[in-house]
Parts: sequence; structure tokens; C-alpha cells
Amino acid sequence: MKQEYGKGYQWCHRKIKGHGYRMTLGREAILDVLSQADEHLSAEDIYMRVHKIYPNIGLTSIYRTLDILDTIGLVNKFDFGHGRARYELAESSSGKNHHHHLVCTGCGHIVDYTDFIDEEVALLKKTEEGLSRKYKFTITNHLIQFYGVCESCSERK
Amino acid sequence: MKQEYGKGYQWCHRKIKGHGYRMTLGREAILDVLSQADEHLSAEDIYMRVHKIYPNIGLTSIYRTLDILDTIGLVNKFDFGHGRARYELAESSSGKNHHHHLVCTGCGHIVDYTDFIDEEVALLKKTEEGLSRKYKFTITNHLIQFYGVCESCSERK
DNA sequence: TATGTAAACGGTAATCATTATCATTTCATT
DNA sequence: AATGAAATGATAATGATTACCGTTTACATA
Repeated sequence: MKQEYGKGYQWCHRKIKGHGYRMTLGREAILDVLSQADEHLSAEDIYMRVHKIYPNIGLTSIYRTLDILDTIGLVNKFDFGHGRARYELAESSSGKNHHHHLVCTGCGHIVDYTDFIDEEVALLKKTEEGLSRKYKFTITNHLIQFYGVCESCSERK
Repeated sequence: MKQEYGKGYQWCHRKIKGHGYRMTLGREAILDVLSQADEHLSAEDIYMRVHKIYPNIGLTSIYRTLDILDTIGLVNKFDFGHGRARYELAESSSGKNHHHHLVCTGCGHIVDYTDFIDEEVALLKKTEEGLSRKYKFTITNHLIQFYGVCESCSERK
């Protein structure tokens, strides 16, 4: 049974092929895992989950595929400062709303927030245009993160 | 001759001691290098520059000191996605204005921009308060970066 | 449906930034 | 000068990611 991701499985499939890449069982499994993830997974997390449904997968292929998916915009890659990259299905393919991240520097917990997101995005868009013109950049992406200490971490101390 | 950094050498000195750390020749040299840097230096960059004025320094001390300076807020640590951390003297100690970063994904060049910064900061402040209340976080920091391709990289392609 | 070929693969070794360890030195206080 | 804690530098260890390479697979074409 095909899983639906945001704009749908077919859309991901077409996007991958549109960039000259092939659709394989391993890649399908990686997209499956990402679409069912409720948190931000590391390459190793993804490896372990994919391994359950497609035991032949190698860690190398996980990295390779994530890199491709990031490049073509199906996946976003993040660094929350714990020494390993974390990945999430992009907005366009996941059906999730646009969000930014709030990171607890104590326990590493991450909140996806959408509060103020419209205002943020409006300002970002304006800023992007200004920067683009002034510095002659073609801006493709932005990153906003807040860092702090969550309630239980500040109590625990 | 003592170098002036933003609020001044004495201020850095007092801040370091205020947190229970000692002021040493190595740490002084690291602050010197950071205050004269015109770009965002990696630990290795800093090591090489400090080594010229204080040849006994070890790479370990560079990492140790940068970690401390980051923790007490004299230095900001960034990851621009090239596999190594980069450091800059914090606003409060460098005399530089508050800025965010525009990163070229082609050549890695980084623009410190201050355009729209007032609006950005105002929105960030408001967002911070909202998030803080809603998610019970004590927010200490934020990160904004734009990614794109600079003019010469898009021509070179 | 069979086939040729480039893409993708998995396993392993290599890379490389950062950390841990530890014996020695230095600093600040008495 | 003596003391104890903090800081140091050399070295080894760590761990995520990447390079390499011989084999397998997907898929456009016949």
C-alpha cells in the first residue's frame, strides 16, 4: 500500500525522477520512515527504522539518499548543535505547516512552533528581497531557531 | 599594549573572572585574535593565529577557551554547514552592531548584514515572549541565517 | 520481454573536527 | 614560600560523515 505524503507519493516520485535520480526500494523506505516520523531523526535513527522494513539497507545509502533529498528540497537538514545532523520531510512533501524550531539546550528537546509564523515569514520575505538586491545573492533558504531551557530542565537544575 | 574590545579589555577580563575562570596569557591571546578578526574563524584558524603570538598554545586550549567564552556569552559559535564551527566575538564585546548572516552555499562566503535588523529584532523579541510563555522556555538565544548563491558563484556555474 | 549501461548499492576503510585523559605547570590566596 | 585548584599541552580516543570499489539494479531502448 502506498503511503501518502503531503502532495503525495507520486509527487515525490516524480520530483526525484525529474532530477535524474532513480526510485528504488531503499529510497521509498526512507521516505516512508520520514513521513511517519514524529520527531527529527538522525541518519542513524533513520538507518535503524529503515532497516526493520528493508534490512538490506546500508548506512552509506542513508547518507547518500538524504543528501539527494536535501538537495532537491524534499527534505530539510538541520543542525541543532548535538554533533549530528537531523532530518525532516520538507513542508511541501509532508503536509505539515511551515514552522521553525525552539531548541532546549539542556535536554535537546525540540518544539516545532507555528506561532507568529505568518509575521515571521512576511518579514523574512521582505528581508530576503532586500538582501538579494543589495548583496546580489539568489536566496534559496532561511533558518530560524530559538535556543533556551525548557521547564523540566530548569526545574531539574 | 592593551587592545580595546567593545566595552573594553577590562570588561572581558572582569566577565571571565566573574564566572570563576582565570585570565591567562593564552586566553588573552585568543581574545586578541578574535578582536582583530575580520571574518568568522574556525578553531584551527584561531590556533594558527594565536600560535604566532603565543607559540606554546595547544589546540586543546583553543577549544576549551572558546567553549568557555561561548558559555559566558563573550563569543558566538556558529555552524555554517561546512563541517566545522566558526566563532566571532559577541556584539557586547566586539563593538560590532547586531547582525545576522547570509551564507553562500557555493563558496562559503558569509555576509554580515544589518539591514532590516531593527525590524527583525523587534519581531524576534515579540516572538520570544510569546514562545516563552506558551512553551515555558527560558529563551537565551536565537539564530537567523539566509542561504543562497552569491553573484560570482552563480556566474561561475 | 530482453539487454546494455549508468546509477545505486553495501561493506569497509579513511577522514577529520572535536573531546577525553592525564601528568605537569601556573595562578591566586595564605 | 606553601597550598590547592584551575589551566595547560601532548596524545589518544571518539564518532559522524565520506571516499572507495567491486557488485547489483533500474529503466530506457530495442
